[in-house]
Amino acid sequence: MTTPLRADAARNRERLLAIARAAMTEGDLALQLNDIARRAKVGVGTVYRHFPTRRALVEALADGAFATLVDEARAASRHDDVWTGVEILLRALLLRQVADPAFAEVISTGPDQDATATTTEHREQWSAAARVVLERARQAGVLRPGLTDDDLHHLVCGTAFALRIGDEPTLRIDRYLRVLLDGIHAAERNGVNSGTAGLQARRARS
Amino acid sequence: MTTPLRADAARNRERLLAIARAAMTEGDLALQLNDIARRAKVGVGTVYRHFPTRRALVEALADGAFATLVDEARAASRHDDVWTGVEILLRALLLRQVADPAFAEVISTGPDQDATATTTEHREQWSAAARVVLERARQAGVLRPGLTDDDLHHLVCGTAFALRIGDEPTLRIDRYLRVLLDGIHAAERNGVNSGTAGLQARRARS
Amino acid sequence: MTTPLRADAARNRERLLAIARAAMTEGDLALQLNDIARRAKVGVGTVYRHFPTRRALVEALADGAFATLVDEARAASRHDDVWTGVEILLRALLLRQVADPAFAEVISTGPDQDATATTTEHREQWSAAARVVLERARQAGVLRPGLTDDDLHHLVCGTAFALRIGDEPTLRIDRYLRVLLDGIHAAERNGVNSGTAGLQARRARS
Amino acid sequence: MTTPLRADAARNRERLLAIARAAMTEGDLALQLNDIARRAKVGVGTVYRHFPTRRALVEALADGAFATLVDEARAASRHDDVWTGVEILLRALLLRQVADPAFAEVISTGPDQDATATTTEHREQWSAAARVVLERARQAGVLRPGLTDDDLHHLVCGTAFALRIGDEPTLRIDRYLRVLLDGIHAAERNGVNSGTAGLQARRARS
DNA sequence: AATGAATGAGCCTTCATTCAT
DNA sequence: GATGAATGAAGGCTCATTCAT
Repeated sequence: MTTPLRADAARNRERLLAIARAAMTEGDLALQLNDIARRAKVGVGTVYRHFPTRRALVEALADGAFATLVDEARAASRHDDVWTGVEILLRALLLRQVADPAFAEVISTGPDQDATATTTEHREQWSAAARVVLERARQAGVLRPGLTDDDLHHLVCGTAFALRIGDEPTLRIDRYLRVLLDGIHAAERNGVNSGTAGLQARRARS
Repeated sequence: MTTPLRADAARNRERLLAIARAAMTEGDLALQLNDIARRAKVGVGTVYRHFPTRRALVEALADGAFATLVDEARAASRHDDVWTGVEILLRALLLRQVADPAFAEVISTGPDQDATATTTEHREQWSAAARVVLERARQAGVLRPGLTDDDLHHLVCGTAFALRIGDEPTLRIDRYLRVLLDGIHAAERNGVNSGTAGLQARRARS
Repeated sequence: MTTPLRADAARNRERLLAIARAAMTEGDLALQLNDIARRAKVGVGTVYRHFPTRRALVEALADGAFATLVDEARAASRHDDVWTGVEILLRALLLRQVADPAFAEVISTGPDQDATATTTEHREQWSAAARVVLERARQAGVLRPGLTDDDLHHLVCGTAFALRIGDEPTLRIDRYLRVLLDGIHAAERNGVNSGTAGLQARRARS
Repeated sequence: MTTPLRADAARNRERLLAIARAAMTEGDLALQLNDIARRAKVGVGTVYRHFPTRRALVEALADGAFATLVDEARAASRHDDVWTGVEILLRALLLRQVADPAFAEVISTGPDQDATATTTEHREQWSAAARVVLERARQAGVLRPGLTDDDLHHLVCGTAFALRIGDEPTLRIDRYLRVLLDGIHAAERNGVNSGTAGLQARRARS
């Protein structure tokens, strides 16, 4: 009642984020701003002030997860074991997506658009940290050759998608991740059989 | 096929399908019936007569690809080499999705809802044929244990998704498919690093 | 197979009428021509050939009832007892409406529009016969003065409406008809109290 | 009344009601929300905000008449003369319908559906007040036996219908009302001709 | 005659966004 | 800043009617 306008606004912002997060978690991926306003018992105008577009709201929702991910990526880059670093990195990217649909949406989408400054920054920090991990893996020869950073990024997003389209995603995380990690690991495969030729090249047993 | 369509009706139907396919291929995944009508220079009613819902149209678009896929799956089941059968099977599933967004939508989606008879039938035939291939592979011990038919289905859809969210999907198909196939192959992995337990164990220490 | 075209058409016509009647009786008062065509497994065109407009169909449905009504009205005009004639006349008009929604629609509606020849004729015959009955009643002084033929017509339609808007119309027919007939009977009321002044004029007991 | 409407919103609401009332009075019983919006030179959304369904609009239009009717019914129940109370009650019910087509629609329709709270309340208040009047009349023996409250309700609605389907309804009100009131009055009828049995008996002979 | 495909006006409804209060 | 009423483009869908086959 004094003049804590900032506090007021901040409280509103958190309120909106909480409600939006709840909505998304409940599976309401449309996330209509009008709807959020109504649920939050706040005028639409207020929502628009804080989040001028649906995308802005989604990015705001994803911010926390994205920040955490950056930390995890940096931690991964400091890990002693190079391959374990890769595992930590990709597992983190996967887990964040499974846990947070807003983040999944942001990360599966190109950096284009009119992204938030924060999101752009996160994206760059994440790329940088990931680059370190993956480059080390390549140097060490533990990462299957021919896969770019983007490829790995896409593959993890694909794995998250694979989890989403089935029941009980969380129960399947480890299984699917294992498949991915083994798939991208530089194989002590008997040389011949990587690349496109795979279909006819046969390994030891058939 | 069901009812012998009148010549003009058949022509219209094909016209609509062609235009709808074009729209989807251009990336217009919304595929609004009104829009299709306008593009086809046809009354809305005509579109609704042929395809009472968006879903019906998408399924009609996917029909051809789905039929082909069933054939390919059956061919896979007849292949001499068991593992090659798996490769053919999954590669086919992936290729159809990359080539046809409508099919990708149908196949990534549960069988529920009020699906077309044709679609339902295709789905069953596909499942049956795939089951044969995968079961043989399990018997032969070439398929990584613990993966259900559904898991593999989801993983291929995830791979298709991974291709979609990057540039030039077609150029990356083989690379991503290789990763997947190696990931699901029963490994003569060198002990340490297989099994689900690996990562958690390591993380605990990190 | 010879060339019984007429027979063919006639059969179709009856078929359509039967189905339309069923539809109306089931409470589908919209009576959409497309719908009738579908139910009759006949092309829309066929329906339109026989009944160029919904109204034409409704009138055709009502024809039988209307013809019967004319007979009943003529019978009423021949009845020995003048007042009984009135009762028979109005009861018939009411019963036809309760039994046949199509007829109720036709009879509650002015003669205007582009009515069928048959309907117009029926309407005239009915009016003529009713006029006889009612005029006799007026001459005999048994009909409340001040009520025109049209008034009585409207009042019966109103009674039919009163039956329609409640449950179990048929069970209430006699009750409502009794009210109407007593209301229009020339009262051996004690003179004073007919006309608008009613509200304050009181009869014997209050 | 429920929520203190913003000045402009209230103005709009009244505007819409006025225009809708005009439309109905002109005989446009369809009362399409789009149409009202256009006539009012207002966005469709505005209409939908105030009246989410056609029914809501009709009920809003009827509110005033319904409230008045409740008052009139209560006044009727307080009248010294029992029969006069009945006359006042039914006359009021009839007049409101003739004056207001929206009210006529609401009152001729069952209480089911998703009615407005206000309407539901009015309906209950009206029923209660009417019950008092009619029960007193039954006790006093001035109301024809065998007629339920609903019967009387229906009969008045029927009378309103009878007025609607002819020209110059207002000029015929008293005439028709007189018929109804005499019809439902407990008759000191001269024996022969009262009771439901009368007509059938006679018809048997005809 | 019969058919039923095509037409398209037009109703219903939602929702992102603006802006007066 | 907050509010929420207003806006209206746009999509969904139905159905009376026409007309080529």
